[in-house]
Amino acid sequence: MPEPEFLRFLNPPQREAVTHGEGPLLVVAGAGSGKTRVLTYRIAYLVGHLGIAPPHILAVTFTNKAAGEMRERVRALLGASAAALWVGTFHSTCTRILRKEIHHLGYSPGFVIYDEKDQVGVVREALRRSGLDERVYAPRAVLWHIDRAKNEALSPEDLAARADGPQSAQIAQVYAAYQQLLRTSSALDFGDLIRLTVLLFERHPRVVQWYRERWRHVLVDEYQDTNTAQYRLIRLLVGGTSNLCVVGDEDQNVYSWRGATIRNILDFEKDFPGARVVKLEQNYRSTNVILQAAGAVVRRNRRRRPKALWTDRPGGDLVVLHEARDEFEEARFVVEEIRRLAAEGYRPGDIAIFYRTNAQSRVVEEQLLGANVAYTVLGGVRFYDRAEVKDLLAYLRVIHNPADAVGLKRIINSPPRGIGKTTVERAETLAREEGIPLHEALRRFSQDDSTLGATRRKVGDFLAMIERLREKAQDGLVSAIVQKVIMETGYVRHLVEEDSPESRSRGENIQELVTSVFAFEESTPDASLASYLDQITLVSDADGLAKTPDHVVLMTVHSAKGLEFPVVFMVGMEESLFPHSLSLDDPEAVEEERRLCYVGMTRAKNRLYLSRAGARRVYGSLRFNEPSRFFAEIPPELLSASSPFEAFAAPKRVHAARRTVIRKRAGAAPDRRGRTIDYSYDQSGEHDGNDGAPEPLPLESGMRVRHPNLGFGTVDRLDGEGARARVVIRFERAGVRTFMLAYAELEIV
DNA sequence: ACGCCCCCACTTTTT
DNA sequence: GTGGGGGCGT
Repeated sequence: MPEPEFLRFLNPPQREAVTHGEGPLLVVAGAGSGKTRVLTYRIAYLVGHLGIAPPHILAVTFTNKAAGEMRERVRALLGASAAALWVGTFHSTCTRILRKEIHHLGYSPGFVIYDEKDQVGVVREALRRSGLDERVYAPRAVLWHIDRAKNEALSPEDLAARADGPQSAQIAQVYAAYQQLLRTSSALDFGDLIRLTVLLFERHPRVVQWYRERWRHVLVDEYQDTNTAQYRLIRLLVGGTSNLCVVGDEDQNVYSWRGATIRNILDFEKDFPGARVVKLEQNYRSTNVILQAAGAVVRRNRRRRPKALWTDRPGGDLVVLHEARDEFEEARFVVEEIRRLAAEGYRPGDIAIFYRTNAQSRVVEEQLLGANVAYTVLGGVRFYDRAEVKDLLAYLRVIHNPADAVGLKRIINSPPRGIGKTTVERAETLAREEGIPLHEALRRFSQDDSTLGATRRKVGDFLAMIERLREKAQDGLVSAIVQKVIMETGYVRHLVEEDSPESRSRGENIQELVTSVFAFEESTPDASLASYLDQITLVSDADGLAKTPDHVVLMTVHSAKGLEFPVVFMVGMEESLFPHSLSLDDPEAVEEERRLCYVGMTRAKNRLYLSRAGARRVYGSLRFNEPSRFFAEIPPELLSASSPFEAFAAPKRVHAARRTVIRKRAGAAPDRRGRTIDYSYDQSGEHDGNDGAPEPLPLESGMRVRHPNLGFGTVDRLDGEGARARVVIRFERAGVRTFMLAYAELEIV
């Protein structure tokens, strides 16, 4: 067969990867080196040249966006036959497998998928059942341990066997109780989707055999982000043939907190003997300046293979460094630059603004709004996280799977129908004692004479309503079911009766949900309640973002991975923000921050701006962060400073600062959320509202103090005298100094 | 059972 | 600066 025409568009290493035949293949793909092109062309090559039928190919990605893009690009190469190809995320792929096979593990195929918030609720209940105090075992911390175990495909028993003390044994026990709860609820969490698929394949050789025969070639994108469970899954899937092609770049591993381990990519040749390794080092995206700057940063890391990324785009504009007084001026600078760029011919859609944490988007948004620049924010507060949306979705979940205890608890009294905490608690106790799902316990209440008449009736009515909806859902469209739910539950009626600005906005969100259901039905041929529920839990808001050429895009650096923009702004380049304060103590974590910085920088094609604010408000108190260490790692000749570097290195003057106590005061104006608070200054911390002059602050420079958020620090100086003095506190962590104005209550130690 | 209010923890990143 | 959970009073 003649070589396909499209190979002409590839450079030699790309071509080598694309035309590799059987056996393991690792493609080390530097940023912007055309890895998606290699993956898609390779699929086209397998199909068109090696005669592999599309159903025999599995391509796995991490995000739905990446999956969608790959499917699109393969379709462009192969046409209609591409439809038979299975391209999906790890989680969606496992969901589809489990929907078919999970009965082998004794679960119901109608399982629901719990998100992180649902998980916290389950951990709470598991703690209660284990007789542990939430205040000692923080639910989120326990969940972190459970998730970590799941990322390594460890069962509760495995974790118990590894326990090295009473506390870890307790956690293993909570994990067991947690798992029990999930099972009675017919629910799986994200970690289970992978872990149980691994378990299924390990325990049922005939099942895994079926999938091995089905998928004779497996391709994995972003291999550096795989965790141990995913690694084991891949091994099981490819079996002895090892027709496996993985693409990745250890410099872009930014998900180790989710269990991703660089080990998988670094040890690929050991894991899959005889593997061919191809390095893609030519970057087609960025100017040489940007590439050099980003490379200089990531080069500081120890755990990586040396790389020589190069581009034939010489020179380029210098990386712009901007030091602003505070976050407002920083945002204003960005907006002004965007305007200037417009004059140069850049469109808003060419421009992206990255930040480390979602909370940072707000200031930028305000400035963009003020300047009338259209923008889109990716991620952040998710639509599906809104209370009213979650309520309606919980109805759908319970209709689909009545055993779903988390969903049931959520909706049982929403809108209020007179079923209170006591009743739910009693039902939970009964459920635990009898080992039955919560809805079974409730059913007994509704039938049991020992239950109070009124409660019996209310619970009975509620269950009957769910049952009615369930019947209607059997053969209805999802949109019809949603509308039935809205009608039958009186959810919207309740909001209308409330008639507050808040309830109106909730009504709008519900309307939006209904609209999104219609959109889902239009775009999905086999739309069903189950597939809709899977979709919304497995798809993030960012995935659904339509391309909007006239909008500037705002997102975290994490969600920027895999994207590219002609112009990139990275804001908040400050110590303890980027690298983040939670990473400072751990050198490995700092290396991850550095990789994240590298990922952000290499998204830029033509222009890159890095900025920081000398002062910034964090949780309501003012902080002065030093410039990010990543600044200093960029060779100066690649930089153009748009403001004097020293100007804001340390606070010269600070504005207001006293010991602050927040108290409610009658008659104060309500805030946006309807709360009446009044900021009153009082150094005693006891009481305000008196008319006498406040006493002088009992502070001197050099004194050790404790701040509720930042921990121990030292009084750097006091500006001014008496109670009007401004107090600057210096905090130090892992060699990083943070200054802040003492706004919160300080304790002298 | 309900609603108001206080207090706390949260915010690093997401399938 | 914000959302949620728990406590308290009705």
